[in-house]
Amino acid sequence: MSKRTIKDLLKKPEIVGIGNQVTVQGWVRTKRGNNTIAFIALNDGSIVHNIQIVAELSQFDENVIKKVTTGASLRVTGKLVESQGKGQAVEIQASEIVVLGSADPELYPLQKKGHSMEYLREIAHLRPRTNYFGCVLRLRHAMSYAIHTYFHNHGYFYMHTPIITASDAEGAGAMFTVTTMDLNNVPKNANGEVDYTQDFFGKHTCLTVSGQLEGELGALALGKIYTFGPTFRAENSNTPRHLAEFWMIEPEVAFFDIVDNMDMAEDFIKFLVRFALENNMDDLQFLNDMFDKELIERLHFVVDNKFVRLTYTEAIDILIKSGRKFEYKVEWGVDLHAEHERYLVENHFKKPVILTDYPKEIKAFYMKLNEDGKTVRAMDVLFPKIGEIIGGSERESDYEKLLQRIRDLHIPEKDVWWYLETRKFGTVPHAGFGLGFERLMLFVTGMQNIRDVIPFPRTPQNAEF
RNA sequence: UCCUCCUUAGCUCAGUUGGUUAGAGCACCUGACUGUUAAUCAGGGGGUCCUAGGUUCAAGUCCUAGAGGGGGAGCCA
Repeated sequence: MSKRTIKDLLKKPEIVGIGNQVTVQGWVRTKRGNNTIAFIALNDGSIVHNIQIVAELSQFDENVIKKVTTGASLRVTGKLVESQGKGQAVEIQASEIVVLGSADPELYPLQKKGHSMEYLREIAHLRPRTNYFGCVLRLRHAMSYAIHTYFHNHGYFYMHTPIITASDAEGAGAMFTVTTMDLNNVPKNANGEVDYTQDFFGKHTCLTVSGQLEGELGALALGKIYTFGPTFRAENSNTPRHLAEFWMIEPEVAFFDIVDNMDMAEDFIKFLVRFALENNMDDLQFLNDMFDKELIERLHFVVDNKFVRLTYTEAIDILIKSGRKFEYKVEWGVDLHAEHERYLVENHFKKPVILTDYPKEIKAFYMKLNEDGKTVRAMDVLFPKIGEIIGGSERESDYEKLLQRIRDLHIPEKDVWWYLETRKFGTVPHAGFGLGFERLMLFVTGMQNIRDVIPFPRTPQNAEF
């Protein structure tokens, strides 16, 4: 008697063989039938599809069948047979059904009909049992695996950068303080300020907003590294594209310039999307059929087409010449707003766009200054609907120029002395970028809201489950 | 944080210019049906109309405040 996943039975029935006994375990999605026969759709999470369990009611205790309701967990043993009905190739002719756990149909929050995304978020503890979220979780796994696979195959090393950090040098955003101090009785110094010398680390510490600066330290030793870990932003952002806790992938490569960086970013994203198309077609097909009729087409489009590359200056030119009335005025020097990026990606080019060489004033201190003295070698990868999916740059590798930028921006040198030393000792050109994992998931799943592609979303005023 | 929309049965939603007992589909319960495909058919139960005030003879409906949620914007990945 072999226990098998439903995926094995549906995809490789020859493993068991038609006519042979098999045991499956899972959760009931629906039960239909009449007073002589019942059809139970059983799902075990191994695949989006259910296996049909056929039960001749004369062979079963009425009280057992009565407990077979949507949400109940079962162990079913029976014969794997070719289905007499349409809609599935094989099914199980049940000889034994054990209800492992019942689910009171009056109380079970999930029904066989569709629910709204908003409602499912409120029951995130049961949301993994829905078809759609099963697809999301399987795809999250597939993309995580693909990320490690891509980097491993290209000679990168996975580096673990700290979650708790004392530096906010990047200025990437508001941070969450990490402390063990008694908040009802915070120690103060002579100036009346919080005395962090009495805190656990003896200084003010926060959750990381980026592993990049530490990642650079690794790249300037191992050549190619990447990080893939949780990242935290304390901004009061309430949008379908932001989370307070998310996962970020940050490759960093020595001897890479901005063009190498763009080539790698494009190749990397295309690899990931291709991986999903090749390994998770059942999940993608379900999401395509139920939520987003153009999903698969869009994924193919990204894999098959070169990303458009242009400079910030060229983009500004296109925006001005478009004659469009934008809410935010377009002129050289301003940061591009969502409406501008959307115009470029969705209206003008109609494909992913990589923008480079932004004015130094609107970008971070560590980006390499161009010869013009006005722009830096930044690159943003812009995707339809999602906007910025990747942000990166070639880094400033010249000690004097970097020091000057640090002083211009009034960044305390005592906080970044270690970062500066990488440019003092054996500096090399290098580049890297950050990819928001959940933004990638938005693109790959076609979901509309970032809260629907992470198991337990953390957003302002919400840390349930 | 700003703008805007929404909140009515377990779920999704309708509810007209304010008017008698607030509806539908699905779910649930009962029954019918020998292979169903979100099964079908018949019947039944199920409501703090988000909360608190207010206007009115009369409020699900109008006004004020609050709570929760969606969308857009900003910040960014």
